[in-house]
Amino acid sequence: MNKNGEIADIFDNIADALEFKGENVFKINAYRKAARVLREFPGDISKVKPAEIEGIGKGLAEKIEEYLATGSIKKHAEALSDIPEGLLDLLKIPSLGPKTLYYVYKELGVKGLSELEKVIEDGSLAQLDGMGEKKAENIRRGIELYKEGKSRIPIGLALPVVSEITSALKKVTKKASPAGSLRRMKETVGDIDILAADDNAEKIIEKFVTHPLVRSVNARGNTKASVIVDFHNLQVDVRVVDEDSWGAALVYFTGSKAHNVKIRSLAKDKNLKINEYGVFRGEKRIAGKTEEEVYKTLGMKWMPPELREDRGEIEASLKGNLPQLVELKDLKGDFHIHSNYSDGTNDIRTIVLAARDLGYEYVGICDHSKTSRIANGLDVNMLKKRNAEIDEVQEGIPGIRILKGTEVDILSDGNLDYPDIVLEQLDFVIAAVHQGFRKNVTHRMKQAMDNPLVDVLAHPTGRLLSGREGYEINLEEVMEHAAKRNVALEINATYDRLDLNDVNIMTAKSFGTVFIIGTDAHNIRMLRDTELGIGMARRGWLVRKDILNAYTWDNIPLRRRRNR
DNA sequence: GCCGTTTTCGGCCCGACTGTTTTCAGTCG
Repeated sequence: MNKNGEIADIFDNIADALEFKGENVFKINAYRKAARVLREFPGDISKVKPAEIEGIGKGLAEKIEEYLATGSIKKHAEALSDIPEGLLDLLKIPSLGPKTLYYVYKELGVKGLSELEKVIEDGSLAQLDGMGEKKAENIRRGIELYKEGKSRIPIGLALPVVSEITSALKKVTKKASPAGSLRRMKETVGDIDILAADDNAEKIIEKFVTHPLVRSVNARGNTKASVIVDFHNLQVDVRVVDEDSWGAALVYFTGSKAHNVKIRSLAKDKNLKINEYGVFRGEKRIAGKTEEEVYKTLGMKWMPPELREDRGEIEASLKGNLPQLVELKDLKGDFHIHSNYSDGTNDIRTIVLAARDLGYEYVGICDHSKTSRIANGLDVNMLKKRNAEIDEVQEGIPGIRILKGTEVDILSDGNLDYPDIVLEQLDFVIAAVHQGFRKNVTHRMKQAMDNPLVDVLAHPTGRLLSGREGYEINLEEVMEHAAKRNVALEINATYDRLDLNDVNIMTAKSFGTVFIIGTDAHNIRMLRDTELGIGMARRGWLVRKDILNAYTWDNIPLRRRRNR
């Protein structure tokens, strides 16, 4: 893979060091911004001129080039030289910021976690000027959370919880909505933001902090409260504004931070001020009730939350060029569903009925091939038997077309797990790597795509959000080859995969590939994970025509049809 | 450290809550 992420990490690390030393905050922000831009850059940074990217100027471009040439950055070593190793990791502790960390380092000689715990235990931290018992206690609780590994969780896990809390709030107020990265459909979420609008903030805060899922209350003010819920130690914040501020607050709390910074700065150019209460000219509020109104004061159209990452959406909106993003209702079918013939839990009939209930025009049954023993992969005879059952079920169920498919293994030698004569009998073929993650994967995938019977490449990176790194692969080479061979890349919608993700999608689209959204469902409940796949697609700026299963069956430009 | 048709110097988004303070700094988002 490219070095974008490695350099981004170094820039963040330098930012931490500068922050610790109390350097100019704008310089620190410049490093942070560059780190973000690098992480989200849809391409290989070594193949472009970094200084031409917004947010990266002459100085940082030189550092990027230094890293690409030498594998390190002098400024990095320099920034860290007088800081004990590992000390900056403590910045991840909630309620412990750079000022306090520096303070305890200078005054008490704290150089690591154990020493920090010691000065809290023996009371010496609390005795410092400006500190006190409560601050010490907050940091102690922060350390607990830090140790529990409070980290971002996949959005698919957070959504049901958030929706339950939001529903509860809606019982006492008309307007309540998730905001933050969850509303933007980011693949993982950290803290959860929920916004509500009402004249009586107190009753909403009360409803919130007494919700059965709440384990502890971190903060509770007049318009804002913060709790930890009994689910992955998730922190949930609720903020209440009055109804006239609903739109402005929704924009503000949806973010992203980078998006907000840019629109506020645009507002400033127009002598306006934007905050969570509205858009102001002097003292006078000129907008704020709806999001549309807020954007309009800046000469922009409303934009979908999934785009709000400062990746060009503001410029596009100003020019009136926002894409018409694909929507959930555009999907006409799902290709990637496992039945109980392999490792799915439901039988074909149940799956087909569920798909028809979702309003699908077609549904693809897609079981594992024989080498995936652990997933009960089908040998050729079982595949025949399954296909016969599909025909039988089809006769009894009108109104939806059942497609015969397979998720065929790309074997370690690059061959497919079924011979062509078997693949030819199917309506579509999805090829996937399930073994040999470090073994020549780029070449094997390309070889698989050279077979004209392969329509789709499944979960192209192989990563899992729960921690698995994924294939050792040159992703861009694979994407380019997919575009050349007319093979669709999957946006796998399983909550732990989301593979491709938003940044990958943008890169792939730049090569000209098409996509399918596949749930990889192993039970009918998972059919609804299309919501997550659509979220990724929208974050990747995809429109309806980019996604094959947004076409009707008669018009779908599946590879085998285009090749005919 | 970045950026620019009001600027190549002097700006850089804005506010709530907490805990420690007699008016504010730190953290967070």
